[in-house]
Amino acid sequence: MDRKDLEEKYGIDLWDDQTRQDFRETLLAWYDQEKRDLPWRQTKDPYKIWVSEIMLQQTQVATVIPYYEKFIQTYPDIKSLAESNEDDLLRLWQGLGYYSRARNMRQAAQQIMEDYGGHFPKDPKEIKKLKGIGPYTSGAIASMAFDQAEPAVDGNLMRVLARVFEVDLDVKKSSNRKVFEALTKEIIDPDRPGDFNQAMMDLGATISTPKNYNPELSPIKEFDQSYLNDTWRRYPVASSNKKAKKEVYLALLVKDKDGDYLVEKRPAKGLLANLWLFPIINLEDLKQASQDPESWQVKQGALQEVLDQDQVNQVQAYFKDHYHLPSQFNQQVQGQVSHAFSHLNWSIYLLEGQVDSGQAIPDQCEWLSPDQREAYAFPKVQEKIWETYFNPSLF
DNA sequence: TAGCCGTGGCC
DNA sequence: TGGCCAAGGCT
Repeated sequence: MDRKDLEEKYGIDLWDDQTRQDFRETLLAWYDQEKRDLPWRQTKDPYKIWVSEIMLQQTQVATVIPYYEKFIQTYPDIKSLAESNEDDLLRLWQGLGYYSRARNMRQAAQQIMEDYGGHFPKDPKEIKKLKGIGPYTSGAIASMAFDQAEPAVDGNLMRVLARVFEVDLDVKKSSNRKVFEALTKEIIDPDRPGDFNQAMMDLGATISTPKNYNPELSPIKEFDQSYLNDTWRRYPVASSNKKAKKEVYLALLVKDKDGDYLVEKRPAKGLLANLWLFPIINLEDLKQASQDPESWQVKQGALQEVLDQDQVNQVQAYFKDHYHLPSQFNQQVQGQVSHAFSHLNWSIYLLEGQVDSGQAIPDQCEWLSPDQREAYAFPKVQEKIWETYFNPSLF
């Protein structure tokens, strides 16, 4: 995609050389005055910039900072990350979300050790080959760590550009990103590409925000076509999100005679991969196996607080099937937990059960002593279940 | 391509 | 409360 495409196919009015120069100067002067003081802005170490960029994916700056500091202390360089233990790494990442980011980073660090002699690659095409690094992160590292004039197009940058150039493309549609990349290439400052990208992002994060945007406050308003034409309320064009699917689960809090609880390491792929969770049953699975699916009907958004003996028998049969342990579950439901993922809404009912000690358990399971919780990487939903279980008032 | 993949904050 | 949003990438 070139200038001609941008102008003819997408109706974007590009700037002449002088305007482009003026824009760079205005934007970077603002950035030099107002840029946020962030830990990863103290360095040009590609490793540290990489760590920060991965953590910042779909995650707010304030959330990232403490995780970043701890990460750099624990894994100060590529080699230490490549040699890390995945369970340790996930424990450090616990609570940050999108856990595949951590596992991909570890794999990428090993790639760098093997394929690049432990030196972070400089070529954007090589950078993008690393696991977990896409077009945005590749451009961010190339421009910030290696001063290459590469676009780093994230949500901020698309929003800013959509407003400045009145771009009528859906910024939620990933295929449109290439248009914003081409546009960025046209205006990026070749002398300060990393600062240019970060200035655009800072502008999007602090002034050209999704909500409560006031173009009067923008340092680049005189370059902003939608401000000059008073069309800024139309931009950016963004399609709406899909609704999260509702799912209902039973969480099984299975205690042995020593007071330990059964926890299970989740599969290596999919939701919360390789993290630890109490055994959970999707209510749909239980319904399908049941002679009386109606008994599991969730009425007015809630399961009954006391199960009948037949339902308990079904749970025990399911548990025997999947975990090969004879068990005794209580009829009383111990509490209810709601947890929202980006694409799922879970409603979880807590059911307590007992098994005899000393029996063999499946490979991916362990007995968890309540005082050893810090030894495992747990997702938030597990913490919520735990808290609710020990605080019955929350039901 | 579109669905999957977490969590917290905001209104 | 529910929907949107936050320095995206993988499949």
